[in-house]
Amino acid sequence: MLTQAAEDYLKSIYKLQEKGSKVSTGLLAETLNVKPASATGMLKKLKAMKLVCQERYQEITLTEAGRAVALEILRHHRLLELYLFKALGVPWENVHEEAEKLEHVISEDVEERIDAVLGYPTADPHGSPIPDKNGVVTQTAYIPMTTLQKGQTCVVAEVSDSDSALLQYLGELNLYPGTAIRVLDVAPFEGPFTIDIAGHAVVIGREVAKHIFVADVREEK
Amino acid sequence: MLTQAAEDYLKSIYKLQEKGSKVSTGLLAETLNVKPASATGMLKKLKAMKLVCQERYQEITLTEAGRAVALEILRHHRLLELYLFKALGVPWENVHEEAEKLEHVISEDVEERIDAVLGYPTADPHGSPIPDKNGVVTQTAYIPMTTLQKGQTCVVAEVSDSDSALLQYLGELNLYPGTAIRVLDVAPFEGPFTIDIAGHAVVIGREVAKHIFVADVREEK
DNA sequence: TATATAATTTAGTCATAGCTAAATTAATTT
DNA sequence: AAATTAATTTAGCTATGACTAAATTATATA
Repeated sequence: MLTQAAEDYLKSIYKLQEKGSKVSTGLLAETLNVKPASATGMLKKLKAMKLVCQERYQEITLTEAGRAVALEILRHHRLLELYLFKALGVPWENVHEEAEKLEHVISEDVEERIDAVLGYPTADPHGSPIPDKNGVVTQTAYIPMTTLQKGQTCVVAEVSDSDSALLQYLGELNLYPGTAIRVLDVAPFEGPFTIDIAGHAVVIGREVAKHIFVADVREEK
Repeated sequence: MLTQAAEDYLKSIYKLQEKGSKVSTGLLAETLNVKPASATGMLKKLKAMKLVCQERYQEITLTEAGRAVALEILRHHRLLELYLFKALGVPWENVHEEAEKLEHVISEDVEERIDAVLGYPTADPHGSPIPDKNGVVTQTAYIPMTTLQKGQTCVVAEVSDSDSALLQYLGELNLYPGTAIRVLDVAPFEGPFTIDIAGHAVVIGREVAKHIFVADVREEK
């Protein structure tokens, strides 16, 4: 069995390389709130276990086995997030932190029961895809909200889950994945968006909009 | 914050002394599947934290603070057992092991939500009392099944949760807390019990009966 | 009372996973 | 090409919580 720390390293490597980052020792250390020297130590162990590949001073990549572990943990994490949100009503800005602890101790049996109770979902509360039991992730390329034009309608598909204060704000606006919105106005010179959410006009700053991704974009009929 | 190991020691001390055992280093070590020397080491730390009292070579007791921690962990454990059983359908012979891992990572917020979903229950799936939020446990003295006489009816109140194979067997017989039974016969010379469970006659050995406790005993009308 | 046995404690070791400080390698400037 | 800066690695330290082996204390027996 892998340690919790090892699982966290693998998950972070996966998430960083999925985000398109060149995964370096320093970046990984920063992500995990650990000193680079500590990351070097763990990477050495993960390389010995054939879960990670890295040429001295070069980019870090996962082996097939490492990727499988990362996806399993990610599946635990996202299923737990959704379960906490839907079954227990935990505010979505808190589910990440809770799932972070639970993902390492949940059994496969309990996970399957959670999956079944939720009806075999494909996305977590932030819209991130949940890998299936075989480690297959269906990535969908959503559209950044920042590219929307006045008069377009769309549906919130995914929001970045890194900032819990931002999530709380979006939650208050009901900007959960699945919510339909309409762009009432886009202010010039990189200005804010005025959007309609269920009949209410709300002004969203560009910094916030950058963290929102949408789908089903169409011109207002 | 206490470590997981420290929490396990406190919980075990509480459970042993509740069972009426004189809690010694050796007994505690045996309970925790640890060598006596390791227990001595942890007890030293717990004494330094004023959670445990022990005169050299003497009996181990909990301080008020230590008892509070033990009861909080026990509350986590039993609420989780019941939740896994009722909300996720985990077989009751497995809930102990699952809860053993979860009890150390569950937040107070999630615990409260679980408590509410379950309707503020007072007993876990085996009938053991769940301490309340303030650490108050309502102990009920149930009657050992071994004292029952032919012709008596009663309701299963609690079963010992130490043996998962036994629990599985009792589950197959539907001998969960709350199940009404009637004693059809008690064989002489410390012999087995023949009981009626929902219309079916079942023979229960004395060794099994020792692990079952009942309430509402009355003579068959 | 002296001794054998059992229980407990002490002392020292190991693995995990973090840390700091120093050394090394790579990438940029000058 | 040499020197500076940045990134990475090595070396050695710390804490936790297990372990074994030896020493100590308590209890039971002869």
